[in-house]
Amino acid sequence: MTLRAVKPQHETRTRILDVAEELFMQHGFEGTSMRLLTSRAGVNLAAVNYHFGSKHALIEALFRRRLDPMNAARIGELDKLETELAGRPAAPADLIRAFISPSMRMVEDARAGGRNFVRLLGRTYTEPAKQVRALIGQLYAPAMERYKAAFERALPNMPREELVWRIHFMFGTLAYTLAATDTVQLIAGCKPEDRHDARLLAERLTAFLAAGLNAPLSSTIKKAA
Amino acid sequence: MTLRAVKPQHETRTRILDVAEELFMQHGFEGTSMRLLTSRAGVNLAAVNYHFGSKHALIEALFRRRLDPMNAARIGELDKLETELAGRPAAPADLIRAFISPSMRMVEDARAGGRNFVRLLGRTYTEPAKQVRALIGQLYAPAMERYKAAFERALPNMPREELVWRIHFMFGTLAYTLAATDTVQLIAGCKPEDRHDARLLAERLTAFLAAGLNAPLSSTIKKAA
DNA sequence: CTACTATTCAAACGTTCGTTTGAATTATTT
DNA sequence: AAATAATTCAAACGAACGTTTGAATAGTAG
Repeated sequence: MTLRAVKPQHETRTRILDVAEELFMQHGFEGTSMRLLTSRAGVNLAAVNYHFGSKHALIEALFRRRLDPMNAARIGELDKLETELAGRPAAPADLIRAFISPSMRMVEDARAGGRNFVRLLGRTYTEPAKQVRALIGQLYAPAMERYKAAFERALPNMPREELVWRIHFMFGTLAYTLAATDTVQLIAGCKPEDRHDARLLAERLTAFLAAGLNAPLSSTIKKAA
Repeated sequence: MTLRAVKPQHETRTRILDVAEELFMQHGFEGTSMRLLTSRAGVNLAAVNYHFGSKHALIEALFRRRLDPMNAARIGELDKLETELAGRPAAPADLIRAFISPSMRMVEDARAGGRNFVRLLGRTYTEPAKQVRALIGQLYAPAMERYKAAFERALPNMPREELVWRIHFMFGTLAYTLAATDTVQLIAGCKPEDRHDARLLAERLTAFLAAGLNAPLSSTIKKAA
């Protein structure tokens, strides 16, 4: 029985998507050629255009494949939390944990190429190409709305504008942390086993972000409000 | 007197660098062609290779032009602060302010193209191309070392490893905030005048980051230490 | 003015890009 | 087994890429 014999129906699509995640993460969208991509995936050069239509459509399919379930999981975590609380307001730290846990689960799943995608996603937040950023924003919107409302209920005394900024800071830290886990080495050599312990990283992040969210308002900001 | 008559000696170099900052920020390094760049700058296609040698050398010159003085200013702010304190430990918030103030001054300086560079810099932290990341890391290293030591003195009771991570989070938030100030609109429509008030943004950031740095250690992390 | 250097210019270099094509092959259906 | 649809393949397409070239121009020094 050859490898080919057990090849599932749409393995070509899947192989392209998996390799694309890895290469786009390593070299960026424009830095990854179709020739490199298809040869790494072991498929014909024309396969991407046949199965997806174009390079940009491949990028779109790549994000949809992971982001749709990831954001559904985020909303699911929030539903679970709110059911448990039965009307009581959530603690900010619990909201943060609920939000980042799907990412962390994806990072931990070494079998699938989830880690590649999570790092790619972090990079794409600051992607220059507007089409890609717009797609991400659109795919994120439903989960974003739910969490924004939840944070507003959790922190009822914080001025709305300040809260918006703090949520923005929070997403920034999350995106950067996932995208650039290797950059931490620039600050200090740190044990690689720690770097890859997603649960410990999630705890560090949650502690940092929850404190930031709850920070006292500076006098300058109070005056501006 | 034509415009050309008052053209300084090396205006071509400067014009190329200024336009490159803007276009690289908008379209990325690979997404910006030499033909677009030189035509926008009003110089000949061959000018970049004549004055800089290659596209990559232009990128390097671009970062050196801004990063060297910016990091010198960062170290200067730290020197000033430590002189004032005369041996007493600094407050984390003051260290944060000292670190981000040169960025903010650059953002506020609308005359020069500093804002373009600051946003480009934020993007480049997560730039796939390793050569560029390595250059940034190298140019940052001296200021980074000084600030890391200062934070260690300011927070003597925090485990080193936890502190390294929190500094990492801090740089992430800073980079993302500078790179993606428009992304905050995805969370909530916010007044553009606010978005561009660098001083208010700096205060918001400082409050958020100082609280995050000082966050209590979670029980999970204490056990790991 | 002359000789020399520095810069600008239009044109072309070879390479690589994303995409298309039409035939060959494989899979599915009748 | 024949017919039809789906997929793969090698080859080529035109366009755009970064870079190079050698002549033309501008600026400077003797």
